[in-house]
Amino acid sequence: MPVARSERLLTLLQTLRRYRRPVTGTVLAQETGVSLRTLYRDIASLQAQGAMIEGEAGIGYVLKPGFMLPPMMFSEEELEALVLGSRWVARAAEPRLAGAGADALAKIAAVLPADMRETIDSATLFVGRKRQDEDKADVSAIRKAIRLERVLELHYGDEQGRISRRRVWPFALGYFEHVRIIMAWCELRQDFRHFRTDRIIDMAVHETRYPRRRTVLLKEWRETQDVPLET
Amino acid sequence: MPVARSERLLTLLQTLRRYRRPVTGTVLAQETGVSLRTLYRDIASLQAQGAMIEGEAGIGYVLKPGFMLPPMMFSEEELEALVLGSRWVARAAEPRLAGAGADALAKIAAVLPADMRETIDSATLFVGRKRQDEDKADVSAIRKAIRLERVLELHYGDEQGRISRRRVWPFALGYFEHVRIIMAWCELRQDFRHFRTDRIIDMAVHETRYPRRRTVLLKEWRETQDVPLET
DNA sequence: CGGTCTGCTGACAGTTTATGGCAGCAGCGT
DNA sequence: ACGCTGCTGCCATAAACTGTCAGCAGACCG
Repeated sequence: MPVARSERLLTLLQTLRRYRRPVTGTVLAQETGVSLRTLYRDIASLQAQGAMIEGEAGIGYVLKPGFMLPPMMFSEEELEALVLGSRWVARAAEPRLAGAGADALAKIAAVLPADMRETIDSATLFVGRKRQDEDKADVSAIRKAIRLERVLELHYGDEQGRISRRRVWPFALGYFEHVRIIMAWCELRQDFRHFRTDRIIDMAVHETRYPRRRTVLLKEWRETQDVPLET
Repeated sequence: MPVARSERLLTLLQTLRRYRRPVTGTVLAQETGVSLRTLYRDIASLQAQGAMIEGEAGIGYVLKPGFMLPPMMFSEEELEALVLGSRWVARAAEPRLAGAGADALAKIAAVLPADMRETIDSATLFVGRKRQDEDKADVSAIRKAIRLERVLELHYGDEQGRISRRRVWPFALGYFEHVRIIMAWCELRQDFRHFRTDRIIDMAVHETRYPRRRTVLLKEWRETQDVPLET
């Protein structure tokens, strides 16, 4: 079985991703248990396969954030689900994530055989209406703040038009038909509050991490809901 | 570069999928330009990687419908888009496709490194409400009918509760928040009509292919719409 | 500028792996 | 029973991968 090599390449990718700083080839060679010369060849292989690895002389290697999926088998319906889902994201999510959805779809379509591409690129499946509301806030930054459990400072206008400024602890982001809603703990009210992204006037992500785990906040928030939501 | 082998395996998969009938190993060996012995080893490799290939003595090989994606690089946001999309499908689509969406998500999650899995398995992203309407019709069969351009016979109750029976040419399926809608040419009315899947009382897919291309029908239908929809 | 660290490529020998041919067994259909 | 086919083991050969050595180029520092 030729599993040794491809497995080593995946290990190399993971190792590379563990470091945030540039890593020298020598270190990578040691960690993957291979000679320096072979490591250079492995890097070249990964780059040839599309991995976004950058190497600079005198610095080392950096892997752009992302992930390489190993070869995977999808059934026809799973493929349809991925395609339909990506199409929905491309329509309903904020522009940046929508673009990512379209890109992912294009990548998948590019490797599909022609007869199977017909299944997906025609409008056999399509989702309803296009998103219309514009976000003033950077939803990507919000997602990142949630992931890193950062305090968010919001300049927010509620449904009555009252404008407030508050610090919140965001722990989840809900995608609805037309709006995206941040679930957060509000420092001002000392309670859970939700905020529509399109009503955010201005915002800032703080460097400080909020003092609780977002998964715990989510769990507690769920218990306050009448209708339980599933993951 | 060790690209020869994996490329050959992908070629083998495509070749195998071209045939609908069982194919003998000898034929596959010739088409991939490899000895019979090696072909058996290649088949074993593919099966080890999860390909659903079935071989029977005296018959040949059959590939169950599906597709194997080669190794692919996704950016962090593309991954989020795939995850969010699959999650939406798992909620909003009909049970069968929803299950496929959940399966696809699980497959992707299974190969993600732990730190990246945190990005997706928590509820950082989630979609609004769960689908509630029940379809009496088999939506999978409808999608298949569209793909194969088959005549569909519908027993349908409209919004006024009037029940009709008609033959239609389905060419697209729209996924909206709560309902799925079939776009079709109605033989009875000699015009385009749309049908909510949850109002279908009974249906049958005919063996006969309808006389026009579904892409053409879709194009013509688009021109009749006030608000143009994109692909 | 020179020195050092690093990425990168070429060449070559040793090792590993893949391949092809051969033989044999088992299951399916006639 | 017979032919066809999938499947596995064995082994010699062919292909590849790997490590060592060498050299060149770019980045950073003093």
